[in-house]
Amino acid sequence: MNKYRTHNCNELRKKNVGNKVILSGWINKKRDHGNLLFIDLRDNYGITQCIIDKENTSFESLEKTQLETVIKIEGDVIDRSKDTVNKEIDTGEIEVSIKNFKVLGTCKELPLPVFSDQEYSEEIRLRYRFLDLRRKKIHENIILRSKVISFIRNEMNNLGFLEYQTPILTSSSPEGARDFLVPSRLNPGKFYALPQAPQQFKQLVMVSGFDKYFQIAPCFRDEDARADRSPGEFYQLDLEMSFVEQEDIFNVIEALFVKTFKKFSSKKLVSNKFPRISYKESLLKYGTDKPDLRNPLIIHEVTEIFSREDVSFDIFKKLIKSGCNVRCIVTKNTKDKPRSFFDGIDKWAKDQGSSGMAYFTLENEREITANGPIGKFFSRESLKDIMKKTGAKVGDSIFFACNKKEELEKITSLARTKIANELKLISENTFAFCWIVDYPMFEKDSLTNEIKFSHNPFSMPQGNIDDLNFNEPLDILAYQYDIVCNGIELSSGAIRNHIPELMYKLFSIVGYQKKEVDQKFSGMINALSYGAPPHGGIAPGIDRIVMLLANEKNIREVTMFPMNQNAEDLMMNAPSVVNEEQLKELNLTLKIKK
RNA sequence: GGGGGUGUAGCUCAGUUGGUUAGAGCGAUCGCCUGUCACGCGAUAGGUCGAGGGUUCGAGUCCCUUCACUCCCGCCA
Repeated sequence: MNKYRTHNCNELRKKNVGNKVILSGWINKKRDHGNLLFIDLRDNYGITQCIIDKENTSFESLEKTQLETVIKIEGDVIDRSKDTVNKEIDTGEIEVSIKNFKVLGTCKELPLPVFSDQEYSEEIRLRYRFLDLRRKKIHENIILRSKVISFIRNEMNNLGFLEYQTPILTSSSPEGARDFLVPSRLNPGKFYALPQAPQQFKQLVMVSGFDKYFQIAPCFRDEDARADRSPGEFYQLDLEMSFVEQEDIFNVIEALFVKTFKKFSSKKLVSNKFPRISYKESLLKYGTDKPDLRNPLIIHEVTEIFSREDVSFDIFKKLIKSGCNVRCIVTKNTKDKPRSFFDGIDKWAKDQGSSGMAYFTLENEREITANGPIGKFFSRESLKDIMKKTGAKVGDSIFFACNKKEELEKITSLARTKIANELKLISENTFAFCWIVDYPMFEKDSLTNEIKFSHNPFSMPQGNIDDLNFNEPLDILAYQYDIVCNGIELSSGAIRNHIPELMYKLFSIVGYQKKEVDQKFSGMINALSYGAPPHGGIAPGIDRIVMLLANEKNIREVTMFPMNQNAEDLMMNAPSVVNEEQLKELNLTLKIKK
């Protein structure tokens, strides 16, 4: 028999009454009645109430034992009278009468209470992460994460994928995020880089003929953090398949996600088949390439209307002449909303740094009219035109914004969210997935005006390769796609370009000579020259999937030992200075700016 | 690199227009209490008001600088 426990703290039930048991765990809570002491003993599995009274010789020392001390108790399982049953816990029908106890691990005065619903500063949580992790909510989140990952592994196996490890110490890549570098002792002056993703390796796995690869892969990027983005490191469900088209990848992910999200959340999926939305359409209708489809509001392009002669809204007319567009958002049945609602949106838009949002409400007083600050500028005919273009009906209101395209997308996207929140149009109890497809291969850098890859340079361009018009690179679309859920980008993916000649061609458009491509991507290009299968894949972020399932807004809530915003581990004191010896061995000298 | 928020007891927070000795709950320590499950009651200890500088007769409160944490922009092919 194990000397620490016969049962865990969530195991004992009515049928165990009369058993002699041994339990070990943390003192979660004490309720001291002077001559009678209740102890909630907690372990990973749950809580068991233990009880001891003054008659027992251990009483006094147990009474003085700190919360969060680890103890072992021996005792008898006893029945609870009906009026003392605790329905909140699984073991609530019984309790353990303590015969004797032993301290297994003492506990100093706590820097933060473990048994409490209070919120604490991030600093103290991260410094004492091992205490923070004992708390119920985050403890359960971490267990959920584990279960989700093992479920995904299992499903991937079922779908015919095999898991392969790829190197952690690899070479620095010229494109993309900043690399974390690791100095090489054996090769003075040279550095390894930690992989930003196993992108090139998984393609090499395909070239090696393994057909279906996946990995729960750690990825390292030296970029600044956000609430939904860990600094430094995160995990992807990295996968790649040979001899596939875009739809084959979609089918795998849809099958996997539908199963996973149904299993681990009670929220409803809007549909099992995720809608495909082109990048262009998404920017127009939602102002972003990660639309929250729970939000029913849609953005309409209405520049034309403001150019009509019977519309006299001169401010917009002037802006349009200088290259601006007008887009609008229709809100259903808002004619009775107070003036403060409309002005609030306008003021909010101005606070966002835009020129605000003009609005009116459509009413029918013998004929169609537009009520609101800019209503008077519109003829009856122009209003009918607007209604036709936007689907707006009498009783609806319309918010207009006018700006240069990029600014316009930004503000209408934010406004779409803002207005929907104000009108409570977003259902918290659903997952709305979608695919964003048909990303452009290239884009123009807004600062330098140079052509650059808009996403992954290794993506396959769409269309017949022989017919591609390389003179109009901005028109070339790629088999490049994102999957988005509730406005959160879970992943990008692509069908890869496995044809070296085509790759040289595409790189030449952004100004790379063949030689440079050979140099910078030697491993890839070389491999693709020896019989590469058509292949493609995707890499959904594990942390964000778990965030959605756990209903958390911050990635630290689903990460066991996260770093803070400055990419420091306050508990382990990383990063830290190293001694001269270590530096010397690595042929490094430090030059630190003061 | 830039912008916003926060910083007062071990923890969570209050602190009025700048005005006497900076408070509460939880926790800690001590005492009382045999059916609690956020047990109850009483007492005690615990403070560089993040730090530095300034204005003022007087600063937790106003100003400047700085640090820490956090959210956002940039960045994240």
